[in-house]
Amino acid sequence: MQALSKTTIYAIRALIYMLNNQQTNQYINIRDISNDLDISFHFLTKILQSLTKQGLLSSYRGATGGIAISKNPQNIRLIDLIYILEGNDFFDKCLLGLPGCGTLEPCPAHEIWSVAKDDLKMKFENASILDLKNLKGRITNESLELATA
Amino acid sequence: MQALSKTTIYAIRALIYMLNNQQTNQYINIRDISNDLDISFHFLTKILQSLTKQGLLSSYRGATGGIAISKNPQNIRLIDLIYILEGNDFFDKCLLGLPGCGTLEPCPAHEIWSVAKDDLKMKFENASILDLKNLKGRITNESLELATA
DNA sequence: TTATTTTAAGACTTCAATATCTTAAAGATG
DNA sequence: CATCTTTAAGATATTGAAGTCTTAAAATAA
Repeated sequence: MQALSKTTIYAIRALIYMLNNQQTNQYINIRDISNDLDISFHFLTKILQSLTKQGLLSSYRGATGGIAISKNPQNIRLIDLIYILEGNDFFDKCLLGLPGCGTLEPCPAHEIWSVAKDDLKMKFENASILDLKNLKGRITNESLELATA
Repeated sequence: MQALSKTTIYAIRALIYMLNNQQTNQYINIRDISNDLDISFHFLTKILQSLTKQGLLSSYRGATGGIAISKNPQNIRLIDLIYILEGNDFFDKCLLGLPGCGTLEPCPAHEIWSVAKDDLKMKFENASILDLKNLKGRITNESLELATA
C-alpha cells in the first residue's frame, strides 16, 4: 500500500537528512541531499521550494547557498507535510472513491474506513520529523537484502 | 488517501452490486453493472475476468450470458480481493518506499507504519463482501451533495 | 566586471494506471 | 446455416505523477 506520494516521501526523507546533517545556522546544499538520498535533484528542489513557501524552510542562493530548516522541527509533524503536499482533503477520501461519502450517504465501508483513517491521522499528528530523526532509522535506499519490498 | 486502485474499487462495488441483484443461478450482464455503476465497460470486464480466473466468479458467453458469483460471498473478503488485484505485497510496503525496510533495517517510521498496517489488515480480513452488502451503503456515484470529497 | 555557483521556475519527457477501441470466440436464436 | 449477443482478449489512447532538461535570478568570488 502506497499511502504517500513520492513528493511527500522525498520531503520527509530530506528533512530527516537535514536534521542529521545540519550545523548551527548552516545552509545545506540540495545537490548533496539529492545525491545522498538518490533523489532527482530538480524534482527534490521543487518539493523543497513548496516547503520554503510554506515557511518550513529558508533558502539562500549563490555559491554558499542552500536551504535550512526554519521552523522548530518538533512542530513539523507528518500530518503537516501531508496537508501541504497531498492536500487538506487527504483524510476525507472514501475507500471506494465515491463523491460525497459521509455520515449522510455512507458507502458500505464508510464506518470501517473512517475508524482506520482516524487512527492513522492520530499517528501522523503525533509524529514530528524530530521524533523520526531520534528514532535513527534508515532513510537511504541502501539495503543488505537482495529482494526488495 | 487513495488506499486502493480503481481496479480493486470497481471489483468491490461490482461484487456488492451482484449480491444486491443476483437471482438464484442467474447470470448478470456486465453491461448492466457498468451502466448502473458508471464504470467503463471494457475496463470492468477485464477486472472481472481476473476474478473469474481466480475462481471467484463464473462466466458464460452468448445471448443469455453474463457472470455469477461462484464462491460463498462470506468467504470473499476485502483482503482476498486486495491480494488478487493489488498483489500479495500490498501490506509489505515501507511508508517511505525504501527497499528492504523491515525489523533488521527499519526506516524511522517502520514501527508506526507496521502497527497501522496490521490494524488495517485485520479490518480487511474481517470484512467480506456479504458483510458490506448487509451494511446497505451506497455504491453508486449519485450524491445529494454538490461538493465532492 | 566577469565568471561561477546555487536556488527558482518553466518546459518537456517518461511511465504506469486508467480508459477506449477493435477483433475473436462462445453461445443463442431464427 | 446466418445473425445477433455476450464475454475474452489484444491494441491503442489518455491522464496525472514522476522525472529530466533548460533558462532565469540571486549571491559569491576571481
